Amino acid sequence: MPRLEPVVEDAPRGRPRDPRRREAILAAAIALVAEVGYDRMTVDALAARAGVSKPTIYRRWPGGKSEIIVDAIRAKRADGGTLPDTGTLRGDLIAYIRGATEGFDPHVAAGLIMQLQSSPELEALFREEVVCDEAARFESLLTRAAARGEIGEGVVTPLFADIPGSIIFTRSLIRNEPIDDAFVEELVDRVLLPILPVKKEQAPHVV
Amino acid sequence: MPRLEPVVEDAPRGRPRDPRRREAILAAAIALVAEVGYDRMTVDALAARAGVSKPTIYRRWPGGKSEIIVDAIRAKRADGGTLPDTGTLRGDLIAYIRGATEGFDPHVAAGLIMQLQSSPELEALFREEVVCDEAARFESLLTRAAARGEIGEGVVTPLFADIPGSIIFTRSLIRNEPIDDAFVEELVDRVLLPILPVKKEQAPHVV
Amino acid sequence: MPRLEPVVEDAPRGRPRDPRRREAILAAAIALVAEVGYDRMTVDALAARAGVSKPTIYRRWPGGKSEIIVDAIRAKRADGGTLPDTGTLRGDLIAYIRGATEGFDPHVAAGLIMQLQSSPELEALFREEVVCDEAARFESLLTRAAARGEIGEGVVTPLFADIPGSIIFTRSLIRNEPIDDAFVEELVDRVLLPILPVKKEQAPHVV
Amino acid sequence: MPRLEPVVEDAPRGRPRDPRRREAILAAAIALVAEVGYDRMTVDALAARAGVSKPTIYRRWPGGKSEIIVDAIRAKRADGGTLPDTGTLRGDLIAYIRGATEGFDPHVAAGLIMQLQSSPELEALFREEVVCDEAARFESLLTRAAARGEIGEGVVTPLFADIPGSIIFTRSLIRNEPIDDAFVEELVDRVLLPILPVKKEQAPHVV
DNA sequence: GTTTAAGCGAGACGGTACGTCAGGTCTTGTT
DNA sequence: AACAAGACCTGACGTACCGTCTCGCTTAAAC
Repeated sequence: MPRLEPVVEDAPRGRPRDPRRREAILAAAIALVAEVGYDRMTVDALAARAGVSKPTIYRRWPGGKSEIIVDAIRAKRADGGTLPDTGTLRGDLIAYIRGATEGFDPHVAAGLIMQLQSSPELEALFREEVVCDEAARFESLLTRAAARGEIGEGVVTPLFADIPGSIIFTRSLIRNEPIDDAFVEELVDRVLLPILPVKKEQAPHVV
Repeated sequence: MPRLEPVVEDAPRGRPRDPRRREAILAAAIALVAEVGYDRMTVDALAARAGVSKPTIYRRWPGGKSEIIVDAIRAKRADGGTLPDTGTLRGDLIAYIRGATEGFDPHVAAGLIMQLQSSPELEALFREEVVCDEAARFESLLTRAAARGEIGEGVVTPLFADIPGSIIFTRSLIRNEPIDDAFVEELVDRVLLPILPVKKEQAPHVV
Repeated sequence: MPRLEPVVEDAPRGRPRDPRRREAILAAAIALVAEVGYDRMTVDALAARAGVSKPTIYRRWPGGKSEIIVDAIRAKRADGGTLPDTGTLRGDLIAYIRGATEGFDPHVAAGLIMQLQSSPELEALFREEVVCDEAARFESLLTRAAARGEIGEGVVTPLFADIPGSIIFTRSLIRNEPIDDAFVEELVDRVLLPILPVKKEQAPHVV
Repeated sequence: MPRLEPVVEDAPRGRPRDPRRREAILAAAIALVAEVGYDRMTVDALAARAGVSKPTIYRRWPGGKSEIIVDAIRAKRADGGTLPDTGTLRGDLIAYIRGATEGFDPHVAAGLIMQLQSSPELEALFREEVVCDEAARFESLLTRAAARGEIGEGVVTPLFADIPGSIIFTRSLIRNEPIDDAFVEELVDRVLLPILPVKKEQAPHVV
């Protein structure tokens, strides 16, 4: 009679990895990059800040800094993903953009972007986990608005979903200006809403 | 009799700098960054590729890699800066975007962006020389269109001028997809023209 | 009712140590040092070779590598310690030197010597257990010869007892030449016997 | 007519190595090994002590510590190589041994010996430069004594030349006792002179 | 035509960080 | 409690790159 339950096929042997180490390292990584920038962050400093030794870092992220940052960003996105629901498309868009911009840090973003260029697998990972997910969230906002009759249907293309993120990147990384309420409202009222087939007049849009 | 006018007080004594060195270095810099990425480009490799010694590089760009890259981008923009004039706003926009995207390289752009985060003076320099200039070129396109009566006047804000560049950055650096004609036309027809107060119908814009 | 006599107060509780571990580790240590040299032998490799885990090693030899090697050498000397008795001093000396040189390995010896320099307690231990013991063995050889009337009495000083070992060290560690029969005979006939107050002519000793 | 003098065939290009660096490093190496022992000397400490950077060390001695020590010993022997001449063989021997023992340090010697075991080329180098040279010096002492009629001729074999060094090694590295005058005299009177075919009575040699 | 100041290639140099390796300790679960 | 496995900290390793410096040579303007 065969064994029916070989459930745990590979029993983890030896001392298990301390999960607190992981959290400490990722948090320290985000903090350090935000403070001094990606390329001025050293692994030694990261280890010291996280209260951890270098080998422990390289044991978990053999790829070094770049791997850590991508992982940290992913982990950060994991907590905090409720879709706003204000009742109107305009309110939803503003709330959505504010939410997505919350923990945004130019240093972190710039470091990430550069690493994406030199690691196809990193880039694929990031696109799947972050970009597509963000696009889906944006789309559900619009779908909900269409259900309410605010706009027509089927208007989301990759191009549309990229607009908010793109403009925020430029604003923050290149113009180095803050993402304040005035800017977000201008973005929504003068760019996003006008290019959607709005059924009811919502923003006056006087030039 | 005393010399009355030492007119050119900073008469260059000694051997003058060989201008060919500069070109060789800038070209090698662009090529190298495009090949291996900004942070994997070493100054030694740059010197070897340009057939030049390291002191020669640092004598001209004391700031090192970042300075060189900004200078290279600026130099590249210098040749090829005629404003397109196709007769219609749509044609101008497409031609303008195509032109600006010509020699665009993701590696170079990503490296530049990261350096901007950690050097305020570099960032100021770049904003003045490139961002503002580009905005001005974009504005003159619209002004011309307004003069032709295609659109209203005074519609250019920093936000508007940033849109094309922003979207192209995202497309290239994050989505890693090519900037082809179809994309440029979609960008113009579905985003740029709709948010301008177009007077005549130009693109059908059927959803 | 109180316990009156916990006679064996250090009753070994729990699982007793497996004696086979000790042998395996010592054997592996000697083999590894002989193969790659003392400082290139790693404890991990030692553990792997002995089929044992690192904590098992450190539980028994808290001092690490150096302690293990000294212990291994001592253990090796333990088996094989019968004094030769050939009837003549010359024969005894030759047999004694051959025996002492049996398992001699330059790597092991060199590693041991270096460790002795940086650990006084190790050095004391080794001197007591090995050096003095060897001197005693050498002395009893001479005492026996004196009883036979071959030589005078009271000729053994630390200096005398050190000579054979010293020369063998140099021969093996510095000159890197083998300790063969010809060499041992030359050592006995040209050095050891001449400096002892021999009563009967034994070795012709023609120069 | 051929050029008679192509003397400087390969002109040294670039900045020449600063010879003071070499001296500083070798001196620091000897000092450090003597202080803390070979295996506890770190390259970082060596660099700090010599006021030099690590790459400078590895540029000159790619083999690391072992190469440096051998080089240092060789350099040290270079200065201070006059043969003693006291008029008698006994005086010469004592002076010679004292001289050779002058800067002798157990730590340095032990480190060297261990390194010799794991680098055949190092070992060959050392044997040529030091061992053979020392043997030659010893031989010329005896040759001079033979010319004076103190001893017979042709008595030097590798074995003889090794005796003083061997015994000193053991005395210092294993017994850890000082090489004082009493010891040197005992060595000369009780070992070296007796095994040479002395013609005149020189040392009473009472047992 | 000298002089002379600078450009220039080569490469040593101090410094900083890298990613790795080994020693020795500690924490699991198992025997 | 011993044991195997392996995570962990510490500290040193040897290397890579940066930006500076010192050479000896070349070049062109100034004298």
